[in-house]
Amino acid sequence: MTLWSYDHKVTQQDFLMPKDTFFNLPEDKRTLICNAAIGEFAEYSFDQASVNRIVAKSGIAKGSFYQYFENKKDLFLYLVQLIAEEKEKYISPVMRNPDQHDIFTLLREIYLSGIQFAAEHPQYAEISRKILESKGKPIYAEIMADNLPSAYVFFETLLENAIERGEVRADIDIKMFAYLIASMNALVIEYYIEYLAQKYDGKMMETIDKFLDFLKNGIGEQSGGWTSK
Amino acid sequence: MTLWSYDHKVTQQDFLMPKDTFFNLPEDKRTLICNAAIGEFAEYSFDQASVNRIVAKSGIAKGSFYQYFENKKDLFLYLVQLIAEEKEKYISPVMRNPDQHDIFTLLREIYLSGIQFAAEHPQYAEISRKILESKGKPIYAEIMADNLPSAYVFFETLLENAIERGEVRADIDIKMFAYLIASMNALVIEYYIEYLAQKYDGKMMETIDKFLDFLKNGIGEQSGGWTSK
DNA sequence: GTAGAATATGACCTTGTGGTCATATGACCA
DNA sequence: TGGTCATATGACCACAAGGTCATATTCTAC
Repeated sequence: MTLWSYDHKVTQQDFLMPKDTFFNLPEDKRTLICNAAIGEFAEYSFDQASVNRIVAKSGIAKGSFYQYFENKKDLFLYLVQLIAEEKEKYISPVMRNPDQHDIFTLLREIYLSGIQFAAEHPQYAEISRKILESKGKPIYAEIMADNLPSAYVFFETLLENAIERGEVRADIDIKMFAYLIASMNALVIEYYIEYLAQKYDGKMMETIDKFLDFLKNGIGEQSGGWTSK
Repeated sequence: MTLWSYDHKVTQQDFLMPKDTFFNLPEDKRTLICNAAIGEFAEYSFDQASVNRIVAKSGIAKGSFYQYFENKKDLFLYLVQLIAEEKEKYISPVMRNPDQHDIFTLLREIYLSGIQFAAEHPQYAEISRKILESKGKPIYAEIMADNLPSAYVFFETLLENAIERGEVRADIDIKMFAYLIASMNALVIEYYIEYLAQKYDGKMMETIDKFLDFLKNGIGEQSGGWTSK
């Protein structure tokens, strides 16, 4: 399981981890630090997040911070791992048997779990979003090294299987739509969070179903009548 | 005309502008500075772009920089204005008479001009992209103040008119699809630039038409047969 | 009680930032 | 030649960043 794809790979122990000192801490102090850090990284990108602010919010000395973590990146990668583990819990039973359902059912579950996760953990979702948006920066590659394979490949496979089964038109550009569907996942979540509600409610299902209906049928009035060019 | 929407409003003189000293400069020196700055802002976000690097790349003294511009923001807003003016040139005749064409033709022109602009001015496009991705930061609001109305409202109007004419299903959520279409514009451009080519060629049209076909008809095998829920 | 290890601390270091300013340069005019 | 004014310059400033380290404190075991 990774942050953005939906396979079942078990996360391996990462190379960089908080020091023992951190795990020896009483739990409330550990969560205090984690919460301060989550708040910081939800508000600022990795580069712009400030260790000074984190220690100030945590009420610990700066020296202590570096007794717990090797550096800022160490803390960040640890949090990313925590978030990935939390997101794991949102994967529905349907997604665990992807071969037994059609692609629209699967996509529905994926989008659903994505929105639900974002609604219940807005800060986690915001951090995930900021990571995706940091494509090109060094930290992005480092995170993706721990979170492969990419979501794109996952969606490509999904589309290939769906075409074989006759659920999806065979003339689409698989690579392009894998890219679009993966990106639109983030888009729909953003839209939901920004414009509709902060919590998981009935409207959420409506939003997803509207979107899936669009994915399948488009927005054209006369389906099938219009062709490009 | 603004950076992301397609109305015909004429850009007003901005409050913050380079000083006279800058415009008194010989043209080659001015473009030298602009090119250095464009390169910097294409590589780094506004916050992370460095005046030190810009002056180093320009070969001018730091003091000189502040003889030309009030501050970093002054330079940046000036460049944004230049970019918007350049993008203006890509608006096709079709877009200048939006009432005489159906929505898919209009969208085709919009996406086309977007990709064409990005292909021919990758650095400008990258700067535009970075701006859109800086939602929430102070500089974003400042830019949008000069570039209203937002693209969302523009697409909402486009959809409303299309529904009235029977080109688009009347049961869609206009706000949601305005948001999606606006965002997907950026997505398609990103996909094209990242995976297909750097320059404007035949493949480009193909990409756009594939996407528009999807917009109208969806990716479902049997159009109209499947409904959500 | 005391030795010794683990942890807590904040002053301090280097580096880079946006921005300033006194001074130097050079062009134009009397 | 001397005076004036726009421009050019880089040393300098205050600040914040990530990170270090000698020292102080607390905990554990004998």
